[in-house]
Amino acid sequence: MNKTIADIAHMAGVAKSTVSRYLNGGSVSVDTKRKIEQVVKATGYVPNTFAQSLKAKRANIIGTVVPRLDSFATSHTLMGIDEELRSRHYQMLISNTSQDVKREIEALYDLGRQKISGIILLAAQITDDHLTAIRDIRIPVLLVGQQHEQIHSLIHDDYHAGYDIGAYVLSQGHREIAYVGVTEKDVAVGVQRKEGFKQAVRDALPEGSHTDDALWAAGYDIRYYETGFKMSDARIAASAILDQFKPSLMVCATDNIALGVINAAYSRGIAIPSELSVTGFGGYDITAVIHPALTTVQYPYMEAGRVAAQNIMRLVEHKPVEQVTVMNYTLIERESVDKR
Amino acid sequence: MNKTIADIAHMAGVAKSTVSRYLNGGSVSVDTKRKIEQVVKATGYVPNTFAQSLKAKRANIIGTVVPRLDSFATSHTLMGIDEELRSRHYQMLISNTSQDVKREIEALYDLGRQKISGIILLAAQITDDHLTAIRDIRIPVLLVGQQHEQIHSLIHDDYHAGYDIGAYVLSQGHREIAYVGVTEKDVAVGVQRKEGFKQAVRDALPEGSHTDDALWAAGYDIRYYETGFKMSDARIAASAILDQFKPSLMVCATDNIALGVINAAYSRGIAIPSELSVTGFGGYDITAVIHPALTTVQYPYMEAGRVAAQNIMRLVEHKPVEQVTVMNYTLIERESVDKR
DNA sequence: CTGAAAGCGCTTACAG
DNA sequence: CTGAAAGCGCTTACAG
Repeated sequence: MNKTIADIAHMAGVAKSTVSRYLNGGSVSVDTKRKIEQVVKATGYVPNTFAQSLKAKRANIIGTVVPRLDSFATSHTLMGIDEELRSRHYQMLISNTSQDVKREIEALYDLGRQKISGIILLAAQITDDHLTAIRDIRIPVLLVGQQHEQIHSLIHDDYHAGYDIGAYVLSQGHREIAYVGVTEKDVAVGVQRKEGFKQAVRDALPEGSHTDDALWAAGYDIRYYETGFKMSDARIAASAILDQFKPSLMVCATDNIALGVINAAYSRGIAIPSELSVTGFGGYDITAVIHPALTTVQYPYMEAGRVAAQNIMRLVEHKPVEQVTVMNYTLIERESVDKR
Repeated sequence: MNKTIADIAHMAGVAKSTVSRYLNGGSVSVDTKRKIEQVVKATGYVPNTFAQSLKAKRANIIGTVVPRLDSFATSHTLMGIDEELRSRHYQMLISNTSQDVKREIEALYDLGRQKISGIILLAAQITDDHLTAIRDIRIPVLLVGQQHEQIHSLIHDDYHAGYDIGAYVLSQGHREIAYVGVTEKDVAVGVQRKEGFKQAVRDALPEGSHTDDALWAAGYDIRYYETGFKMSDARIAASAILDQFKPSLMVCATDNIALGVINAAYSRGIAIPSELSVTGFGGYDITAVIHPALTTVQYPYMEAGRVAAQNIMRLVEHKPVEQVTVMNYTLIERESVDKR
């Protein structure tokens, strides 16, 4: 049913190679150009992409491997990638792994055999299996959201964001603080944000007084907890924390966790921010609309996606790319933190 | 660098066709099977998908065209589609159009030339251009979220959901109601939900008393408004409404609109639900976590995605599919509606 | 069970 | 500028 280049050539009375040249902007006389143009328009001919890719050995496609689709961070990063890729006539292929590490590895191999040009990987952690897969498939890979010495990476500045949040809440007079974090397996979210925060605490004290005892003597009571990424997990965790500790503020490692904490507080009749202040990380849309609006760190996910796309394109074209690109962030002071 | 089937054949001392047969489960003697198996394993050979697809004329890919990525409805529908497709060894290709109708048409043609097996289209409205494109590309298309006589469709039961919301809020004693809807160009969200609601109002009155005057005489004051899909638009619209009308309840055509309304109410110091009740449509995760939790209609987006995938597969296989599949919904009574 | 050959629809040197 | 031919890496009748 569908016309092939041979049909077009025949109908226009020229050779296939001439049609191909016309299609790809090679030199063709005005006359033949016109003839072919007519036939192409009349038949609505479009080249078969498989045949094209079979010749090219590589398709104009960038694959993305994402742990989930229903996340503000992921969807906005994808939108940025898509936008940038589209402007370069590349396509974005999304492979969702539902937070299953095995499927991440599979996805890598899967994309590998599809001869795509490059891969953008949004992963929470990099295992040896990831490294092996990346080596095996011989396709440029850019890691987004995490940093790894062996892979080109693009990250948000989690450490300094954590530091700024810490410095800010301390400046507001908070001394009894629960830090609600996540697993340290996720270095960006679980380690960097927390370490930045800790450093801010240290810097708030005179040198040499960083021991637990010294902190305590200075009136600080800062405790660290761990929960999952889901709001429901955070709600339960927050409730458990509040059973044993009455902090004036909870620093949450993600906006989702903050949302869970706020919900737990409401359920217990704890007013925010007057009785309990809360902060997040992320800058999800919803955090601006809830009441009270959440004080948080806003990451430029969409912009990160654009830059990621630019970087992977450079990698594909064998142009130099910085080993690690660091994005900016913005501390957004809203209503969820009270002065003490 | 990458091995081809010819390499494998050569290394195993057999013909290409035999290797192909081995790969595709054709009849091969145990002996040759073992030989080929060894070589394949040793070389890590994987067939070139382009060459395969070039022969097959069609790839095991289902394309999806979505208006946006950062929406609960879209992402959950996609997750359902992906899950189902994966179990059938099909791949999902996502084309995001950023709510640009022109790009929807382009995406259709784009997917058409990629020889994918089928397309799942999430569109707010179907224009003649859509119809033309769908006819031109000669690939099965399933419409999700909207209904169209000329296209196989899968919809949520917006009309009855609207009816149930209407019946429910009336049963709670509300008589002064602002219905905050969206453009009627979006038939599912803009028309069906509203019409269902209107019918519930009619059914609450004795027959024959459906005129505006009769409504008024019976103590009802129901006004209809229109806004956009974004929370920020809804917030502004809600504020404007509240300037001129003090309803006891606002029925919002989507959860996002409800979120905007709630935000506007807070800004004006209006307590929810005691001073103003609110309802939504959708059942987004966040509506359960905010305070007060939102009374809304929950649509099974993920399940809808799964069914959509099943239907498009049947279409691809030329099996019969109902012209329109209707999904269920659940009215979730939470805290945002007060009794009057 | 196995192999040689043709063909899927393109593109790309190579001649002319 | 234009065409004939080879080749990209598979699969699939067709013989044997």
